[in-house]
Amino acid sequence: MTRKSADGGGGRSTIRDVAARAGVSAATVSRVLGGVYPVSATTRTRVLRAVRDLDYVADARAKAIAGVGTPTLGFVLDDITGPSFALMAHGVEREATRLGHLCLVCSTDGDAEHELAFIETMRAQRAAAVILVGGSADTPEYRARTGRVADALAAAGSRLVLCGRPPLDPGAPVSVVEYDNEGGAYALCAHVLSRGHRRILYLGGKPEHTTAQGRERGYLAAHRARGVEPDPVLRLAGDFTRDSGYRSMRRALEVGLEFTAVMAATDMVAAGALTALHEAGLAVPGDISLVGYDDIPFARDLHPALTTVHVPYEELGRLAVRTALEWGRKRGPEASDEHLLLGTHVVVRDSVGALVTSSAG
Amino acid sequence: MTRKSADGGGGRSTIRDVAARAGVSAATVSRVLGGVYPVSATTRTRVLRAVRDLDYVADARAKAIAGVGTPTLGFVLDDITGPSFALMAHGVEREATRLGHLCLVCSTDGDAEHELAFIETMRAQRAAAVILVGGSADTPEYRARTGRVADALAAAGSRLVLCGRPPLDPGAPVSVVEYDNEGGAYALCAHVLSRGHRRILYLGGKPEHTTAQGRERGYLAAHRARGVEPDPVLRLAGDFTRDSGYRSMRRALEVGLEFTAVMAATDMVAAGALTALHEAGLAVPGDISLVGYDDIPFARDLHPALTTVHVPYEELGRLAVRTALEWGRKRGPEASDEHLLLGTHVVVRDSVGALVTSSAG
DNA sequence: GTGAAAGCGCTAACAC
DNA sequence: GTGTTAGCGCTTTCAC
Repeated sequence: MTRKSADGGGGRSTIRDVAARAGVSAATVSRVLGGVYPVSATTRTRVLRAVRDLDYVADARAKAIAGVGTPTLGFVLDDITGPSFALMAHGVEREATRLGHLCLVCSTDGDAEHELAFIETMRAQRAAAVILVGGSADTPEYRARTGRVADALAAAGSRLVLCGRPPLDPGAPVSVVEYDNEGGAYALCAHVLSRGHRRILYLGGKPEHTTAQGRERGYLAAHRARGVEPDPVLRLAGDFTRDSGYRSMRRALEVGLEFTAVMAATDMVAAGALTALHEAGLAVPGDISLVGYDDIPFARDLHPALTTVHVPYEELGRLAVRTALEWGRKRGPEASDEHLLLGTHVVVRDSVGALVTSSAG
Repeated sequence: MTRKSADGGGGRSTIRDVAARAGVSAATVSRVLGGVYPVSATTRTRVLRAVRDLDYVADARAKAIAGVGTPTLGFVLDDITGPSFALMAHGVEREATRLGHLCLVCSTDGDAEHELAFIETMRAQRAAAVILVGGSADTPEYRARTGRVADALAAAGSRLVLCGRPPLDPGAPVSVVEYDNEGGAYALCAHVLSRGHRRILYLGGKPEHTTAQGRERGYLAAHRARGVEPDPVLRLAGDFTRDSGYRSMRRALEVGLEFTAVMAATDMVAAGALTALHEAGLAVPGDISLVGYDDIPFARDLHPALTTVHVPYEELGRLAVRTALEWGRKRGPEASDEHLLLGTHVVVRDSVGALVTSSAG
C-alpha cells in the first residue's frame, strides 16, 4: 500500500481522507472548515459528517506553515517552583491563552546557555514573542549575547521581552516590564530603620543576580539616606531558597554577628531564617526583627506574620504578554522600545519591632 | 516585488535564500544543516557562511510537517501557583526537555471545558502526549468525555497520561502515574489517632475533587480501623488554598465545633488554619494538634513545624513523561495501559501533641 | 459552488 | 557531491 489510508480508528487522517469520504475536493473541505466561505448546505453537511466519522482535526503545523496558524509564545524561567516565578508564569499563561496564543515553556535552572538555546528554538518555531521571566546573572557576556538574540528575534518579526528583569544596554530591541525592585527594598529597609534598627543583617542572593543586586542597592541606599553606613560584614550572599535562608541565619548566629534585624532577599529566605531564629531560641520580633520580599501568600502564615514588600507578579506576567503582542501589532514606524515599571509597596505585618535604646541613633 | 527577499536584517529568510546566496540548491543546504550527509568541504563552508550572514534558522513547523520535527508534549494543570502543581510541572518540564521534547502548557483553573479544548489543540499540534496534571472534579461526564479524548489521542498515535489523578474507567487508553493519596491520608490520620485524638476536624477540598476525595477516604478508613466512628459534623469542605483553610478554621471555631486536632487537606490549608488558630489564642500543638498534606518546602517553617505527608511530586511529573514516551516507543502488540502508584510517607514534625485524658479512648 | 493547481518551507528519493 | 523532483498537509488563487 503506497498511501496510508486513515480509516475510522487508524492513524491520523488528512484533509484528503475527509475529502474522499465526502466525495468532494480537499479545497472544499478546507472551505467548510474555514467557516465563512460560501458552500452549499448539502455539501457542508456531507463534509461535516465525514469529519465526524474520521474524527478529523486539521494539522496545526501545516496550517501554520500555510500562514493561518495559532500564534505561539515562548517563555523561560529559572524554576517554576519559586512562588514568585509561579505567579508570573500564571499571569503570562492566562493572558496568552486569553489572547489566543499557545505557550511554550522552558525552565533553565539559571543556566544562561540553556536560556539561549531555548530562545533559538523559539525562533525556529516562529514564536510571536519570547518572554524571559525573572532576574538573571548580569555579566557583559550575558548582555552581549542576549542583545544578539534580541536582534535576531526582531529581525524575524518577533520580540524579546524582559519580565522582572532590568533592561539590556540601550538600543537593544527589547520590551521590558519590571517592577521597582530597588525602590521596594529601599522603602522596606527605611521602615526597619525608622523603627530604630541600625545593624540590619542582609540575607542576599547570588551577587551577580539582577534581582539580588537591586534589592541590595535599596538596602544600601536606605541606610545612606539615614546617614548610617551599613557594615559590610552584615551582607551575606546565598540564593533565593528557604534552605539558603536557614543556613545563612545559622551561620550568622554561630559566628556571632551582631544585628537587631534581618532583611531577607525573599520571603522564602525569610522563612528559613525565621526557623533558624526560632531554633536558636530567639523571639521575633522581640529579640530580632525580620522582613522579607515578594509577599507570597504564605507570608501571612509565618509566625509572626511577615512584614514584606508586595510585588504585582501576576500583573507583571500579564503585562509582559500584552506588551509583546501589542508591539507586534503596531510595529513599524518607530514603535519605541517600551519599558514599564510597576510599583511595589511594603505591607507591614508583625515581624518588626521597635528597637528601644537609651539614646536615639 | 513578487518574492520576498530576505536580506541580512529583513524578514525571516528561507532555505532558498540561503541556497541562492551560497550558489547551491536548497537540497544541499538542507544536507549540510542536517549534519551527516556527505558534502564537499568548500560547499559546506560556503553554505555555512550564507547561513551566518542571513542568520538563518530553519522553520521548525515546516520540518515537523516534513517528518523531522522536535516532538512536543502538552501539559495541563489547574493552577501553576499551587506548590504541589509547581513541583509536578517542574518534573514534567525537566524530563521533557531532557528527552528533547518541547512543552506546551495550559492552566485551566479547574475548568473542564477548557481542559478539553486544550487537549483538542494538542491533538491538532500532533503532540506526542498530553499530560493531565493533578486531580480533577470527578463526574460521569468527566469520565465519558475524557475517555473519548483519550481514544481520539490514541487513534492519532498520541497518548493521554493522568498524573496525580486516578484512572478513568477500565479500558480507557490512558497511562496513569499517581501516588497513594488515600494511603497517605490513612497513615497520617492513624498517626494523629495514635496520639489519643478522637475528634479530628477534617478541612477538605471540593467534594467532587478526586484528590480531596482520596484524602477523605483515608481519614475515614483510619478512624474505622481504630473502631471510632468519625463525626460527620467534623468534615468541612473548601478548596486547597490558604485562605480556605483560614476561613474554615475561623468558622469552625465560631460555631463552637469540638475537636482536639485538625487534619487539613493540604499544607496550604493547614497554613491558613494555623494562623486562624493562633489568632484565636490557641496553642499548637498545646491546645490543638494540626497536620497537613503535601510536604511543601514551607511546611518546615511554619511554627510549629508541620507534620504532614510527603508526596514525590517532582518524581511523579518525571515519570509521567517517561511513561508517555516509552509507551509511544513500544506501543504495538499490546503495550498494556500502565498504572504506576508511588508511595508516600508521613513526616513527623512538631505540630501534633499527645492527648492526655484520664481514661483511654 | 466547486475543483485543479500552485505554494508555504522543508526533507528525501532519485537522478546524474 | 549535487541538483531535480516529489512529497508533507494545508490554504488560496484562478478557472469553470
